Amino acid sequence: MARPRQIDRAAILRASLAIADERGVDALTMQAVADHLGVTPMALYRHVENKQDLLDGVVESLLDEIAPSSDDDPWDEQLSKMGQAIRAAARRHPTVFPLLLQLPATTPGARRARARVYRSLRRAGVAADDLERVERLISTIVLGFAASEVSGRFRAHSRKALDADYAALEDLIRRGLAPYLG
Amino acid sequence: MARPRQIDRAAILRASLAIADERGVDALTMQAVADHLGVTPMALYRHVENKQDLLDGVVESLLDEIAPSSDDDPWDEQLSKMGQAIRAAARRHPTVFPLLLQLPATTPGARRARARVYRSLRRAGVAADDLERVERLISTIVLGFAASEVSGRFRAHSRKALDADYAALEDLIRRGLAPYLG
DNA sequence: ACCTGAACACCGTTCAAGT
DNA sequence: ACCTGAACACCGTTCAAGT
Repeated sequence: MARPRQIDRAAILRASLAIADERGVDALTMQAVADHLGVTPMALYRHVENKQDLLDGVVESLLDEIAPSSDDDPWDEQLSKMGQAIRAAARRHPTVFPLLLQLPATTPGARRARARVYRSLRRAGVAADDLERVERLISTIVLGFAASEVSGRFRAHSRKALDADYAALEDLIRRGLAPYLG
Repeated sequence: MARPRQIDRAAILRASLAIADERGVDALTMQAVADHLGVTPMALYRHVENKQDLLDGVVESLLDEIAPSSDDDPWDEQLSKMGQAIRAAARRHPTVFPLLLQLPATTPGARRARARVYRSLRRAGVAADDLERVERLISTIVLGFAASEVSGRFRAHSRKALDADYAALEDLIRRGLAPYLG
Protein backbone atom coordinates (compact mmCIF):
# COMPACT_ATOMS: atom_id res chain seq x y z
CA MET A 1 0.00 0.00 0.00
CA ALA A 2 2.89 2.40 -0.69
CA ARG A 3 1.59 5.55 -2.27
CA PRO A 4 2.28 5.48 -6.00
CA ARG A 5 4.15 8.56 -7.10
CA GLN A 6 2.64 8.52 -10.57
CA ILE A 7 -0.69 10.29 -10.27
CA ASP A 8 -1.87 11.21 -13.73
CA ARG A 9 -5.17 11.20 -15.57
CA ALA A 10 -4.94 7.54 -16.54
CA ALA A 11 -4.25 6.45 -12.96
CA ILE A 12 -7.14 8.58 -11.72
CA LEU A 13 -9.54 7.04 -14.22
CA ARG A 14 -8.35 3.53 -13.37
CA ALA A 15 -8.84 4.11 -9.65
CA SER A 16 -12.24 5.67 -10.30
CA LEU A 17 -13.45 2.72 -12.33
CA ALA A 18 -12.26 0.29 -9.67
CA ILE A 19 -14.16 2.19 -6.97
CA ALA A 20 -17.33 2.36 -9.05
CA ASP A 21 -17.14 -1.36 -9.80
CA GLU A 22 -16.61 -2.31 -6.19
CA ARG A 23 -18.98 0.07 -4.45
CA GLY A 24 -21.17 1.55 -7.14
CA VAL A 25 -21.00 4.79 -9.05
CA ASP A 26 -22.56 6.68 -6.14
CA ALA A 27 -19.49 5.86 -4.05
CA LEU A 28 -17.28 7.41 -6.72
CA THR A 29 -16.37 10.65 -4.97
CA MET A 30 -13.33 12.83 -5.37
CA GLN A 31 -12.36 11.90 -1.83
CA ALA A 32 -12.64 8.17 -2.48
CA VAL A 33 -10.46 8.44 -5.57
CA ALA A 34 -7.92 10.54 -3.70
CA ASP A 35 -7.79 8.03 -0.84
CA HIS A 36 -7.29 5.22 -3.31
CA LEU A 37 -4.30 7.03 -4.75
CA GLY A 38 -2.86 8.17 -1.42
CA VAL A 39 -3.39 11.84 -2.17
CA THR A 40 -5.70 14.70 -1.15
CA PRO A 41 -8.85 15.40 -3.20
CA MET A 42 -7.49 18.75 -4.32
CA ALA A 43 -4.60 17.08 -6.11
CA LEU A 44 -7.04 15.57 -8.60
CA TYR A 45 -7.97 18.95 -10.01
CA ARG A 46 -4.58 19.22 -11.63
CA HIS A 47 -5.52 16.29 -13.89
CA VAL A 48 -9.29 16.44 -14.31
CA GLU A 49 -11.37 19.54 -14.77
CA ASN A 50 -14.03 18.56 -12.27
CA LYS A 51 -16.18 15.66 -11.19
CA GLN A 52 -18.17 15.56 -14.42
CA ASP A 53 -14.99 15.46 -16.48
CA LEU A 54 -13.73 12.60 -14.33
CA LEU A 55 -16.99 10.72 -14.81
CA ASP A 56 -16.95 11.29 -18.56
CA GLY A 57 -13.43 9.96 -18.68
CA VAL A 58 -14.38 6.84 -16.76
CA VAL A 59 -17.35 6.15 -19.03
CA GLU A 60 -15.28 6.66 -22.12
CA SER A 61 -12.61 4.30 -20.82
CA LEU A 62 -15.18 1.51 -21.07
CA LEU A 63 -15.16 1.84 -24.84
CA ASP A 64 -11.60 0.63 -25.06
CA GLU A 65 -12.58 -2.59 -23.33
CA ILE A 66 -14.83 -3.61 -26.14
CA ALA A 67 -12.28 -5.61 -28.05
CA PRO A 68 -12.28 -5.41 -31.80
CA SER A 69 -13.45 -8.73 -33.16
CA SER A 70 -11.33 -10.49 -35.69
CA ASP A 71 -11.78 -9.16 -39.19
CA ASP A 72 -11.60 -12.63 -40.66
CA ASP A 73 -14.84 -13.84 -39.10
CA PRO A 74 -18.02 -13.80 -41.16
CA TRP A 75 -20.48 -11.03 -40.47
CA ASP A 76 -22.75 -13.14 -38.26
CA GLU A 77 -19.86 -14.18 -36.10
CA GLN A 78 -18.64 -10.62 -35.71
CA LEU A 79 -22.04 -9.38 -34.60
CA SER A 80 -22.18 -12.21 -32.10
CA LYS A 81 -18.73 -11.55 -30.70
CA MET A 82 -19.33 -7.82 -30.47
CA GLY A 83 -22.52 -8.46 -28.52
CA GLN A 84 -20.79 -10.80 -26.11
CA ALA A 85 -17.91 -8.36 -25.62
CA ILE A 86 -20.33 -5.55 -24.86
CA ARG A 87 -22.39 -7.62 -22.48
CA ALA A 88 -19.25 -8.79 -20.70
CA ALA A 89 -18.06 -5.19 -20.29
CA ALA A 90 -21.47 -4.26 -18.92
CA ARG A 91 -21.26 -7.05 -16.37
CA ARG A 92 -17.81 -5.98 -15.29
CA HIS A 93 -18.97 -2.40 -14.79
CA PRO A 94 -22.66 -2.59 -13.98
CA THR A 95 -23.13 0.88 -12.55
CA VAL A 96 -20.94 2.79 -15.01
CA PHE A 97 -21.93 1.01 -18.21
CA PRO A 98 -25.46 2.47 -18.50
CA LEU A 99 -23.92 5.93 -18.69
CA LEU A 100 -22.57 5.01 -22.13
CA LEU A 101 -26.01 5.79 -23.53
CA GLN A 102 -25.52 9.36 -22.36
CA LEU A 103 -21.99 9.82 -23.61
CA PRO A 104 -21.83 12.12 -26.64
CA ALA A 105 -20.79 9.98 -29.58
CA THR A 106 -18.22 12.56 -30.61
CA THR A 107 -15.45 11.65 -28.17
CA PRO A 108 -12.26 10.01 -29.50
CA GLY A 109 -13.06 6.68 -27.83
CA ALA A 110 -16.55 6.67 -29.30
CA ARG A 111 -15.15 7.39 -32.75
CA ARG A 112 -12.66 4.55 -32.46
CA ALA A 113 -15.34 2.09 -31.37
CA ARG A 114 -17.57 3.16 -34.22
CA ALA A 115 -14.81 2.85 -36.79
CA ARG A 116 -14.46 -0.81 -35.88
CA VAL A 117 -18.16 -1.45 -36.47
CA TYR A 118 -18.07 0.45 -39.75
CA ARG A 119 -15.37 -1.86 -41.02
CA SER A 120 -17.37 -4.92 -40.06
CA LEU A 121 -20.46 -3.59 -41.76
CA ARG A 122 -18.62 -2.60 -44.90
CA ARG A 123 -17.21 -6.08 -45.23
CA ALA A 124 -20.70 -7.46 -44.68
CA GLY A 125 -21.89 -5.55 -47.72
CA VAL A 126 -23.62 -2.53 -46.23
CA ALA A 127 -23.70 0.40 -48.66
CA ALA A 128 -21.60 3.42 -47.77
CA ASP A 129 -24.73 5.57 -47.54
CA ASP A 130 -26.28 3.28 -44.95
CA LEU A 131 -23.18 2.68 -42.87
CA GLU A 132 -23.63 5.33 -40.22
CA ARG A 133 -27.32 4.76 -39.78
CA VAL A 134 -26.95 0.99 -39.48
CA GLU A 135 -24.19 1.43 -36.94
CA ARG A 136 -26.39 3.73 -34.85
CA LEU A 137 -29.25 1.25 -34.93
CA ILE A 138 -27.17 -1.77 -33.97
CA SER A 139 -25.24 -0.03 -31.22
CA THR A 140 -28.37 1.52 -29.77
CA ILE A 141 -30.05 -1.86 -29.59
CA VAL A 142 -27.10 -3.71 -28.14
CA LEU A 143 -26.15 -0.96 -25.66
CA GLY A 144 -29.78 -0.66 -24.59
CA PHE A 145 -30.04 -4.35 -23.89
CA ALA A 146 -26.72 -4.58 -22.07
CA ALA A 147 -27.57 -1.54 -19.97
CA SER A 148 -30.97 -2.98 -19.12
CA GLU A 149 -29.67 -6.34 -18.03
CA VAL A 150 -27.02 -4.98 -15.67
CA SER A 151 -28.90 -2.10 -14.18
CA GLY A 152 -31.86 -3.68 -12.55
CA ARG A 153 -34.50 -3.46 -15.22
CA PHE A 154 -34.45 -7.24 -15.68
CA ARG A 155 -33.48 -7.87 -12.09
CA ALA A 156 -36.05 -10.64 -11.79
CA HIS A 157 -34.55 -12.65 -14.67
CA SER A 158 -31.97 -15.41 -14.48
CA ARG A 159 -28.77 -15.33 -16.45
CA LYS A 160 -30.16 -18.12 -18.59
CA ALA A 161 -33.28 -16.13 -19.43
CA LEU A 162 -31.18 -13.08 -20.27
CA ASP A 163 -28.97 -15.12 -22.59
CA ALA A 164 -32.05 -16.45 -24.36
CA ASP A 165 -33.41 -12.91 -24.65
CA TYR A 166 -30.18 -11.76 -26.15
CA ALA A 167 -30.12 -14.62 -28.65
CA ALA A 168 -33.62 -13.62 -29.73
CA LEU A 169 -32.50 -10.00 -29.99
CA GLU A 170 -29.58 -11.01 -32.17
CA ASP A 171 -31.90 -12.93 -34.48
CA LEU A 172 -34.18 -9.92 -34.64
CA ILE A 173 -31.26 -7.69 -35.61
CA ARG A 174 -30.17 -10.16 -38.28
CA ARG A 175 -33.62 -10.24 -39.85
CA GLY A 176 -34.01 -6.50 -39.54
CA LEU A 177 -30.68 -5.85 -41.16
CA ALA A 178 -31.15 -8.22 -44.09
CA PRO A 179 -32.19 -5.50 -46.55
CA TYR A 180 -29.03 -3.54 -45.81
CA LEU A 181 -26.70 -6.45 -46.44
CA GLY A 182 -27.50 -6.27 -50.13
CA MET B 1 -47.09 31.80 -4.84
CA ALA B 2 -49.11 30.96 -1.72
CA ARG B 3 -47.76 27.84 -0.10
CA PRO B 4 -50.00 24.93 -1.01
CA ARG B 5 -51.27 23.17 2.07
CA GLN B 6 -51.48 19.80 0.34
CA ILE B 7 -48.02 18.33 0.55
CA ASP B 8 -48.26 14.63 -0.17
CA ARG B 9 -46.27 12.12 -2.18
CA ALA B 10 -47.97 13.00 -5.46
CA ALA B 11 -47.30 16.71 -5.04
CA ILE B 12 -43.68 16.01 -4.15
CA LEU B 13 -43.18 13.86 -7.25
CA ARG B 14 -44.84 16.48 -9.44
CA ALA B 15 -42.62 19.24 -8.09
CA SER B 16 -39.56 17.03 -8.45
CA LEU B 17 -40.27 16.25 -12.08
CA ALA B 18 -40.82 19.95 -12.82
CA ILE B 19 -37.47 20.85 -11.28
CA ALA B 20 -35.64 18.08 -13.14
CA ASP B 21 -37.20 19.14 -16.42
CA GLU B 22 -36.34 22.79 -15.92
CA ARG B 23 -32.89 22.55 -14.45
CA GLY B 24 -31.76 18.96 -14.95
CA VAL B 25 -31.83 15.96 -12.68
CA ASP B 26 -28.66 17.15 -10.92
CA ALA B 27 -30.60 20.16 -9.66
CA LEU B 28 -33.20 17.85 -8.16
CA THR B 29 -32.27 18.18 -4.49
CA MET B 30 -34.39 17.75 -1.42
CA GLN B 31 -33.94 21.43 -0.74
CA ALA B 32 -35.06 22.46 -4.22
CA VAL B 33 -38.19 20.33 -3.93
CA ALA B 34 -38.92 21.73 -0.48
CA ASP B 35 -38.51 25.30 -1.73
CA HIS B 36 -40.83 24.59 -4.62
CA LEU B 37 -43.48 23.42 -2.17
CA GLY B 38 -42.91 26.16 0.41
CA VAL B 39 -41.72 23.77 3.07
CA THR B 40 -38.48 22.69 4.75
CA PRO B 41 -36.49 19.74 3.37
CA MET B 42 -37.18 17.71 6.49
CA ALA B 43 -40.90 17.77 5.83
CA LEU B 44 -40.37 15.61 2.75
CA TYR B 45 -39.21 12.64 4.80
CA ARG B 46 -42.72 12.13 6.06
CA HIS B 47 -43.75 11.24 2.49
CA VAL B 48 -40.71 9.72 0.82
CA GLU B 49 -38.23 7.35 2.41
CA ASN B 50 -35.17 9.14 1.12
CA LYS B 51 -33.69 10.73 -1.98
CA GLN B 52 -33.46 7.44 -3.88
CA ASP B 53 -37.09 6.66 -3.16
CA LEU B 54 -38.04 10.11 -4.42
CA LEU B 55 -36.03 9.59 -7.58
CA ASP B 56 -37.56 6.16 -8.17
CA GLY B 57 -40.99 7.68 -7.79
CA VAL B 58 -40.23 10.41 -10.29
CA VAL B 59 -38.91 7.94 -12.85
CA GLU B 60 -41.89 5.68 -12.41
CA SER B 61 -44.27 8.60 -12.86
CA LEU B 62 -43.00 8.88 -16.43
CA LEU B 63 -44.57 5.54 -17.26
CA ASP B 64 -48.05 6.92 -16.78
CA GLU B 65 -47.39 9.54 -19.44
CA ILE B 66 -47.00 6.93 -22.13
CA ALA B 67 -50.58 6.95 -23.26
CA PRO B 68 -52.20 3.67 -24.18
CA SER B 69 -52.75 3.65 -27.91
CA SER B 70 -56.19 2.92 -29.22
CA ASP B 71 -56.95 -0.80 -29.32
CA ASP B 72 -58.74 -0.43 -32.61
CA ASP B 73 -55.68 0.47 -34.60
CA PRO B 74 -53.86 -2.21 -36.57
CA TRP B 75 -50.64 -3.57 -35.10
CA ASP B 76 -48.36 -1.42 -37.26
CA GLU B 77 -50.18 1.70 -36.23
CA GLN B 78 -50.01 0.81 -32.55
CA LEU B 79 -46.26 0.23 -32.67
CA SER B 80 -45.87 3.56 -34.40
CA LYS B 81 -47.98 5.47 -31.91
CA MET B 82 -46.30 3.84 -28.94
CA GLY B 83 -42.92 4.84 -30.31
CA GLN B 84 -44.00 8.43 -30.82
CA ALA B 85 -45.52 8.60 -27.35
CA ILE B 86 -42.33 7.30 -25.80
CA ARG B 87 -40.10 9.64 -27.77
CA ALA B 88 -42.33 12.58 -26.85
CA ALA B 89 -42.15 11.68 -23.17
CA ALA B 90 -38.37 11.44 -23.47
CA ARG B 91 -38.23 14.90 -24.99
CA ARG B 92 -40.39 16.35 -22.23
CA HIS B 93 -38.14 14.84 -19.58
CA PRO B 94 -34.70 14.55 -21.13
CA THR B 95 -32.67 14.09 -17.96
CA VAL B 96 -35.07 11.79 -16.11
CA PHE B 97 -36.14 9.57 -18.98
CA PRO B 98 -32.86 7.68 -19.39
CA LEU B 99 -33.24 6.42 -15.83
CA LEU B 100 -36.16 4.30 -17.03
CA LEU B 101 -33.62 1.77 -18.30
CA GLN B 102 -32.50 1.32 -14.72
CA LEU B 103 -35.92 1.08 -13.12
CA PRO B 104 -36.73 -2.46 -12.00
CA ALA B 105 -39.52 -3.71 -14.21
CA THR B 106 -41.42 -4.98 -11.21
CA THR B 107 -42.98 -1.72 -10.04
CA PRO B 108 -46.74 -1.19 -10.43
CA GLY B 109 -46.29 1.47 -13.10
CA ALA B 110 -43.97 -0.78 -15.08
CA ARG B 111 -46.47 -3.62 -14.86
CA ARG B 112 -49.27 -1.39 -16.10
CA ALA B 113 -47.23 -0.16 -19.04
CA ARG B 114 -46.28 -3.70 -19.94
CA ALA B 115 -49.84 -4.95 -19.76
CA ARG B 116 -50.80 -2.45 -22.44
CA VAL B 117 -48.09 -3.73 -24.77
CA TYR B 118 -49.08 -7.34 -24.09
CA ARG B 119 -52.60 -6.61 -25.22
CA SER B 120 -51.35 -5.02 -28.43
CA LEU B 121 -49.08 -7.94 -29.15
CA ARG B 122 -51.75 -10.53 -28.43
CA ARG B 123 -54.10 -8.85 -30.85
CA ALA B 124 -51.28 -8.77 -33.41
CA GLY B 125 -51.06 -12.56 -33.20
CA VAL B 126 -48.04 -13.13 -30.96
CA ALA B 127 -48.21 -16.52 -29.22
CA ALA B 128 -48.72 -16.49 -25.48
CA ASP B 129 -45.35 -18.15 -24.96
CA ASP B 130 -43.54 -15.38 -26.83
CA LEU B 131 -45.45 -12.46 -25.35
CA GLU B 132 -43.12 -11.51 -22.53
CA ARG B 133 -39.95 -11.94 -24.50
CA VAL B 134 -41.23 -9.93 -27.44
CA GLU B 135 -42.32 -7.16 -25.12
CA ARG B 136 -38.88 -7.05 -23.53
CA LEU B 137 -37.20 -6.85 -26.93
CA ILE B 138 -39.43 -4.10 -28.27
CA SER B 139 -39.36 -1.96 -25.16
CA THR B 140 -35.61 -2.33 -24.78
CA ILE B 141 -35.07 -1.18 -28.34
CA VAL B 142 -37.48 1.74 -28.18
CA LEU B 143 -36.40 2.91 -24.71
CA GLY B 144 -32.76 2.62 -25.73
CA PHE B 145 -33.30 4.78 -28.79
CA ALA B 146 -35.38 7.39 -26.99
CA ALA B 147 -32.85 7.58 -24.15
CA SER B 148 -30.01 7.96 -26.63
CA GLU B 149 -31.60 10.75 -28.57
CA VAL B 150 -32.43 12.93 -25.57
CA SER B 151 -29.33 12.36 -23.53
CA GLY B 152 -26.59 13.59 -25.70
CA ARG B 153 -25.43 10.46 -27.46
CA PHE B 154 -26.78 11.76 -30.78
CA ARG B 155 -26.20 15.39 -29.85
CA ALA B 156 -24.68 16.12 -33.24
CA HIS B 157 -27.80 15.00 -35.11
CA SER B 158 -30.70 17.12 -36.28
CA ARG B 159 -34.27 16.34 -35.37
CA LYS B 160 -34.85 15.34 -38.97
CA ALA B 161 -31.97 12.85 -38.90
CA LEU B 162 -33.26 11.39 -35.64
CA ASP B 163 -36.75 10.98 -37.08
CA ALA B 164 -35.28 9.17 -40.07
CA ASP B 165 -33.24 6.96 -37.77
CA TYR B 166 -36.31 6.11 -35.78
CA ALA B 167 -38.28 5.28 -38.93
CA ALA B 168 -35.50 2.90 -39.94
CA LEU B 169 -35.52 1.40 -36.46
CA GLU B 170 -39.26 0.83 -36.65
CA ASP B 171 -38.84 -0.94 -39.98
CA LEU B 172 -36.10 -3.07 -38.48
CA ILE B 173 -38.37 -4.03 -35.58
CA ARG B 174 -41.17 -4.89 -37.99
CA ARG B 175 -38.98 -7.20 -40.03
CA GLY B 176 -37.42 -8.70 -36.94
CA LEU B 177 -40.79 -9.39 -35.39
CA ALA B 178 -42.35 -10.97 -38.46
CA PRO B 179 -41.76 -14.58 -37.35
CA TYR B 180 -43.57 -13.89 -34.08
CA LEU B 181 -46.65 -12.45 -35.71
CA GLY B 182 -47.59 -15.89 -37.05
C1' DA C 1 5.11 21.91 -11.51
C1' DC C 2 2.55 19.60 -8.35
C1' DC C 3 0.43 18.77 -3.91
C1' DT C 4 -1.67 20.52 0.62
C1' DG C 5 -4.46 23.17 4.39
C1' DA C 6 -7.94 25.83 5.24
C1' DA C 7 -12.22 27.37 3.98
C1' DC C 8 -16.94 27.79 1.63
C1' DA C 9 -21.40 26.65 0.02
C1' DC C 10 -24.14 22.87 -0.43
C1' DC C 11 -26.03 18.21 0.26
C1' DG C 12 -28.80 14.17 2.56
C1' DT C 13 -30.35 12.78 6.86
C1' DT C 14 -31.49 12.33 12.07
C1' DC C 15 -33.73 13.69 16.11
C1' DA C 16 -35.73 16.19 19.55
C1' DA C 17 -38.88 19.86 19.85
C1' DG C 18 -42.82 22.46 18.53
C1' DT C 19 -47.89 22.97 16.90
C1' DA D 1 -50.12 13.86 12.69
C1' DC D 2 -47.21 16.82 10.51
C1' DC D 3 -43.70 20.35 10.14
C1' DT D 4 -39.41 22.83 11.98
C1' DG D 5 -34.58 24.08 14.09
C1' DA D 6 -30.49 22.64 15.07
C1' DA D 7 -26.99 19.64 14.13
C1' DC D 8 -23.89 16.07 11.73
C1' DA D 9 -21.15 13.90 8.31
C1' DC D 10 -20.10 14.41 3.77
C1' DC D 11 -19.55 16.50 -0.80
C1' DG D 12 -17.39 19.41 -4.78
C1' DT D 13 -14.54 23.22 -5.40
C1' DT D 14 -11.41 27.50 -4.81
C1' DC D 15 -7.31 29.69 -3.48
C1' DA D 16 -3.37 30.93 -1.28
C1' DA D 17 0.50 28.65 0.56
C1' DG D 18 3.99 25.20 0.70
C1' DT D 19 7.76 22.11 -1.53
